[in-house]
Amino acid sequence: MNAETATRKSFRREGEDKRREDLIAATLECVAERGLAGATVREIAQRAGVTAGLIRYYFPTKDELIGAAYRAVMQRMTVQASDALRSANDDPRARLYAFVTANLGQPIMDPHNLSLWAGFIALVHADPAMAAAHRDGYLGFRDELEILIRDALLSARAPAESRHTRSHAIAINAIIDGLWLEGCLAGDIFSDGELAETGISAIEAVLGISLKAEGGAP
Amino acid sequence: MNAETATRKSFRREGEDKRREDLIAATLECVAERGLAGATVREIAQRAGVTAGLIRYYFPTKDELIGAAYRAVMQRMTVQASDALRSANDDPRARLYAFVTANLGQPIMDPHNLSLWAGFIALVHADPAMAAAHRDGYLGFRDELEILIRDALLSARAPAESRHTRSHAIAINAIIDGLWLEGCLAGDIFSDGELAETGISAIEAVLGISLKAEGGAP
DNA sequence: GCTCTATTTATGCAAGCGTATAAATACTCC
DNA sequence: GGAGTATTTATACGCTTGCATAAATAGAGC
Repeated sequence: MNAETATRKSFRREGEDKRREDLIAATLECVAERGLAGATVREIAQRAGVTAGLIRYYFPTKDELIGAAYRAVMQRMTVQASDALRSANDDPRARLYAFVTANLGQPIMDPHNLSLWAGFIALVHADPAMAAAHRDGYLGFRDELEILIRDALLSARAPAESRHTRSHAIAINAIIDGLWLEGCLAGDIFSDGELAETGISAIEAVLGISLKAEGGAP
Repeated sequence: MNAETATRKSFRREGEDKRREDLIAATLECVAERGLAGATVREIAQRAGVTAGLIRYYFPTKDELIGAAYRAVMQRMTVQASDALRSANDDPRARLYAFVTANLGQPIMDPHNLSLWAGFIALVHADPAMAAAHRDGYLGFRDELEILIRDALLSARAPAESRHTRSHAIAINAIIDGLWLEGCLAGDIFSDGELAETGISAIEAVLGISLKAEGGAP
């Protein structure tokens, strides 16, 4: 009952990891909702339930927070795709099939993910650190894909020398990226699963093998 | 030699079209160089050689200028691709070939274009007008592609019903977009023309026809 | 329970933003 | 060549931004 009712906000001290995660999550929410421009330190802080000053305690500068958020997005998508692999780990062709359909369906193919990704990509050209982060993610993805492709080809008794698998990986990576883009941007003009089907068919054509049955090429 | 040396900047009155083009060009320079955040009205005006206030005379709000700039980028890329078509307008398969290689080479496959495109795409999700602008551009591109595909298939005496050409257009559009992306982001890790070649091969596989010679499928 | 420190709040600042508006001026038309 | 107008400059306002800093406090360790 003091005359000075200027009560300070009560708070809890959280572990460092937890706070960083919360701040990154809040950042992603902001970017997804109103674009990179909407991700101000004040907005992020409010969404994370803390005051703005705290951000600087965990991230020396806002750009570092943004960069951390970008890495988190990429990692999240990568993990989700790998999860799909772990669910169907028997036949190599089925594994490639699962990998592709996972990347072309929920929750990876989502407008929010695209907004985040595009916002960051726009910075890649200006920020070398961001560019390096991107390249690592891209090459990692392609390497994983190339292994899946090689195993699928071998399983179908098709030639799988590295000079073939490399260009196949480039092409199939493009198919996945391109369809992912189309789906994120205008998912409503495609029927359910249409893009995943289209992708599988195109990839089967490129590789010259079937991914659905064990029969291999007819 | 007046004591009041506060001389006003001298200026020329330009035609409305010229000014709008200049302002859009200046905007694109800013976005390409330092991202959307670097495209401030003051910076844009300076680069266009005018004062900031003038922007508002031609564009009621900054967002409208940004939107106009986005449409200009898309149109520029579309026109460049169409130019390639006009240079090789004999055989339908050669036309498709030319269209693909044009989109996967200079000047379309360029990091600047990607920065511009990505910066704008990040806004699509938040801004309905931008979303409409994008959808129009995308569907226009895909329609043009679908016609090229149909003609190429017919020329090779392959089935070309619309339900086939539609899904082919989706897949091939994805291949082009995906490879364009890869090239823009990391062009230096690919040899010259590698991506265009990869794209052509993948597209030939999807369509089941050859695009290089007149011989059709073997 | 007291102390000490890492964590958090609160406040302020300087810079830059988009926009508004009035004054100046280059060009057009008679 | 003089009047009128469309175009352009110049200036200022109100906001928001990222960042800095000092004061407060929650929770751990003795």
